[in-house]
Amino acid sequence: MNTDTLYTHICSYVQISRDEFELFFNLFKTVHLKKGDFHYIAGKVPKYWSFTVKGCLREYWIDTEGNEKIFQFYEENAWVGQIQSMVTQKPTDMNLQALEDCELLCITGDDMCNAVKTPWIQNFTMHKSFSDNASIMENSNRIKSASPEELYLEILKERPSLLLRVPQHYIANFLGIRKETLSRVRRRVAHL
Amino acid sequence: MNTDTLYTHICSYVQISRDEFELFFNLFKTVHLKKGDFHYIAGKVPKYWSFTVKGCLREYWIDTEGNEKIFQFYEENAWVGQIQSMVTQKPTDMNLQALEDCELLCITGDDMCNAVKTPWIQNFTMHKSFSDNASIMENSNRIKSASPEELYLEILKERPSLLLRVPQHYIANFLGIRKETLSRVRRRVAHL
DNA sequence: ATGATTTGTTGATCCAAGTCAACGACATTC
DNA sequence: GAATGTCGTTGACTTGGATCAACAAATCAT
Repeated sequence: MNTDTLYTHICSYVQISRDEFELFFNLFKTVHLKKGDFHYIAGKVPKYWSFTVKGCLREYWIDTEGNEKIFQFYEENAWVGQIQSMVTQKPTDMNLQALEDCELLCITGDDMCNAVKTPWIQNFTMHKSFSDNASIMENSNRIKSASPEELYLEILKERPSLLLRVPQHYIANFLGIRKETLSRVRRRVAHL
Repeated sequence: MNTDTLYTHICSYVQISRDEFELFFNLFKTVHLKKGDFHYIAGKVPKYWSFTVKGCLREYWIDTEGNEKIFQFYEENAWVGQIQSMVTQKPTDMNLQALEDCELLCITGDDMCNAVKTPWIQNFTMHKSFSDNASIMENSNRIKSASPEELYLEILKERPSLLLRVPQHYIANFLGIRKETLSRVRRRVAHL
């Protein structure tokens, strides 16, 4: 596995030397998931905080009526994990499932809790958390205000790769619309 | 102003002594807002990160069609501010407006950036950011899945005080429904 | 290959919420 | 206290997306 990707990724948040990075990197282990496997499930505290090296995953929860609701998709170079749950030791209500065979770099909750004592790691974590925050907010806003067609055009523009690798009914679920509706929206959009 | 509230609030995230707190507290200044005043507006970088001592505020953005969309209400003991915007110096797209006369404790972006060099403050900020994250996620999930009636019952249960101090059409806006719909939902719920 | 399962499309119908409009109850201002 | 503005309610009508159902196409398992 090429460590450059993760190093570059972290450097986009904080300036660190290769040596500092290596110390942190040594805490990670590689985990392989088969398509359909779960990395964590609702009702438990996730073991790891993980960086997606290869593959695609969906994170979803089950609503009060028992329906799956997809919260997010993750592709290469995305971090996955329920930090809040790991820190507080309260079970998460999210499930993370591989949509393809995946390769993840994983660090345990305990190791991470120790690692954040290192100033640059705490700094990285904090800044990453700020930016996650901002993007969840944006996403939440978008979904609140947009029509199905706007949502589809948005995802088509922002995350075109998703549409190529994720089954359409999952996309529809993520956008909060029915698969039939997405199908019709796609037809309409294609005819423009 | 009684400093106990803020001290207690911070202690719910990190254990610190009164003296450590006082050092941090000295960086804050009190700001009074009149009903209708803006604390920050879209297109600029907010000056402050602020703790609500007294009053109620709404945070909203303007969507592509020019409609106000309320993202959140803040009451006593809530933190308000666009940290990500202050850290990156990119303008926010949120507006924060006082719905009543308000009293806020404010710290400037610069002072905050310095303050996070203090370990406990960085730690506090990080943990707070984690928990914000979790609650934004939860809120986003709820709105994505619930019917108007469920949304209303939820807010009635979780934040009853809001319904007493915030005009109903703002509540409707926040829930992503029309004021007429909220009015009908309320009547229906009341008749049960 | 063959049958089973998953995935995506299309049509018909229904309904919850949006839209438009009118009105009454208050508050605020001059 | 008349005038103006804000706020909430109600009614009539419209509509976008959900729902139900059938089917076609692609994928998977054995």
